[in-house]
Amino acid sequence: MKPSVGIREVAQHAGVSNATVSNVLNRPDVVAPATRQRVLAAIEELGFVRNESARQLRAGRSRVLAYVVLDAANPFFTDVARGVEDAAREAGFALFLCNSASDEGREREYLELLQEQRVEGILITPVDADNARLAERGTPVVLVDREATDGARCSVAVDDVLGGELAVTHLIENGHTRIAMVGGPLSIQQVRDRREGAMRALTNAGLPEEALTFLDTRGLQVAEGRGAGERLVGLPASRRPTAAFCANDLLALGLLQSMTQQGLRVPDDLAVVGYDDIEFAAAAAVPLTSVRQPRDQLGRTAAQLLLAENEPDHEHRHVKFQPELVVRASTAIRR
Amino acid sequence: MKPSVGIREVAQHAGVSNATVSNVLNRPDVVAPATRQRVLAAIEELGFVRNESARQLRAGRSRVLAYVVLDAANPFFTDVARGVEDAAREAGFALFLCNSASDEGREREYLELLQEQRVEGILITPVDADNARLAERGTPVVLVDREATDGARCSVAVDDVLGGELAVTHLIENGHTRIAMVGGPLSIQQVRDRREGAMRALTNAGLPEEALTFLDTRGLQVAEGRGAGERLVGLPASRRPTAAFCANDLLALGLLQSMTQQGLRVPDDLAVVGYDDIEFAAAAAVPLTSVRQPRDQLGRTAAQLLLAENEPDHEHRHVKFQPELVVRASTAIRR
DNA sequence: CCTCGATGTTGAAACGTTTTAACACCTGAG
DNA sequence: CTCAGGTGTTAAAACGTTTCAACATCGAGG
Repeated sequence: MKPSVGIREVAQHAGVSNATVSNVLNRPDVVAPATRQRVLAAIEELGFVRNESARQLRAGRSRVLAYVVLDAANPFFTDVARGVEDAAREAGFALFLCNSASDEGREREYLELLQEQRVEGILITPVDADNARLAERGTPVVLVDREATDGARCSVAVDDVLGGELAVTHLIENGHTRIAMVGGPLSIQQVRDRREGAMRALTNAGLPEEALTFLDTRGLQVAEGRGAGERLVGLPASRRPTAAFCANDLLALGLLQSMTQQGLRVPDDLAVVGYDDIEFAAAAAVPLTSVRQPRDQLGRTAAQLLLAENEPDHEHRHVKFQPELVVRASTAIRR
Repeated sequence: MKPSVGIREVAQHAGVSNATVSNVLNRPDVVAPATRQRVLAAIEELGFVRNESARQLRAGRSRVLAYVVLDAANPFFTDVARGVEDAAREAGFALFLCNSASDEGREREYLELLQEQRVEGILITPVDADNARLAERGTPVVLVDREATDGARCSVAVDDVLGGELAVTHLIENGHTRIAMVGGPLSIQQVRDRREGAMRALTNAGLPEEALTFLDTRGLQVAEGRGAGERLVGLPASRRPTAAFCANDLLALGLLQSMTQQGLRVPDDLAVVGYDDIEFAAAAAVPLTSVRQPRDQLGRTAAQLLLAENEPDHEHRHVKFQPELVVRASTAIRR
């Protein structure tokens, strides 16, 4: 079935040595044009495909980066991935995407596999920050959308505390004094930070901590947002918040959907702020106010930091971007 | 920096031969419990990570599948990918996602790379059907969401002609006689098939071909949908369609957005049908009528076909699923 | 005519695993 | 006491590349 045509067969077929074939593949300029043509013809004719395992084994380096993503179904991450890929391609690397789907186990397995594959570097938005440490046996790792707490790796993040503050400050300015924050689980750093920002906004405005009701979710998907919506509506009217800050646009979209289904109006009955400003936020039933992150740039710089990692005297850097509030109909001023 | 700890060092450290270490790694049951413990301890202590390149080179097989996706930013594909991954994991394989981003060149590069990596199999939703043929030098390939025209590979598809027919028949039943179809480029098989289905619906209803205006787009992204919306509104009122069938939910969402911006109402001024029924379709400004495909199952069966590929007497199969129309507000009956 | 440098080509030694066949050892049956 | 059979372990040969030092060949400069 597979005659397994290797560099040897090509060499023989072209009447040269394997070394020459290898040279044609890797340093074409060093071999005489005539022989080069002959070798290329042989390659073509035999349908030779270089065995990357062997190459990598000998050469020691690979040509791929990997990005282990928290949730491939979240457009935010695919946008970041796009940035990563663009930067990677410019440097001659390919990108493999792995989806941990917020599962610690999967995440660990992928990290293990990628190290075994000896990929040139790993980008990761971790479920479990400790997992990322696993990879410290040689493969460079850069944290994406999360700040590295120790100085052991680079990271590219966005100021999530500030983001939360922006969102909730906006709601307070619009006159809301009972605000819900939807998100979870709290084991996710982003959720914690954004909540902290929300708290800070309250403090700044002189509101008590109780002004914020935290609605815990099991994840950051649309379905969880819908669930939160139902719980929210179930609250006694006197205690029910008039605005909600969601840790995520997916949650916000779910919440929105649930509101409409239950006959409540956004923003009149409930103002909603999302986070990430994914493309669908603007196309939602009620266009969503959201905290925008520089997704593309996040990805690009992450890739660049990763590629700089094996420069001689590399120092781990922590880049932090600023988020920005994009106001839309879902928080139009209350009448 | 990298002391490059290999199986040799582990063996030495544990006082056994490399063969035994290899056995611990691959056939733990064959080695005596005492030595196994010793070896495992050594592995742990030295932080040994198996070199997959070497393993693969010698063992001949890898443990990963790859899915080359047309557009990682389209939730439809990430949902399919989810199905693929679930099936792959059950069989003990990991999945690498590659994004061709509708670019023939990228697609070709990824296919080349994946073959060089000797992945166990490739799933692909191709930009260019010919590219998929490239991989015919040994690596099994399964087409996803596209029917293989020749008998050379397996494929898993959904009946796109039927889907188009369902959508447009629904519009006709709602009283529309001037219908736009938004999509492109026509080099994409899906777009052609869905248009053909639309045509068939016209014929079935005894409408002339001119009842369908084809609005060509350069891609299947939200932005293209917005562009089409502007062109649509630019048409003279007498010729302007009263309904639009989009090749894609992303296009439909873009179209929707553009309508709202330009002060037209959906479905009153323009009814809209999308395709794929992605999660965001239901959460859109006007909940979107859409043609649903069994995304998850599509992915699962594709992976299963791929894994069956190296069974002794394998025959290429072509599985075809049926789409289903989901009616929502964007095509509510006209008054 | 000899030497030198430049230009192409090559033989052979890696790279770090898996795998096969052989080997050592032990136990229990004869 | 021997032998068959089982149980663990191992030496050594792959796997298909890249790379390095060495080797031809040739034209030019002395």
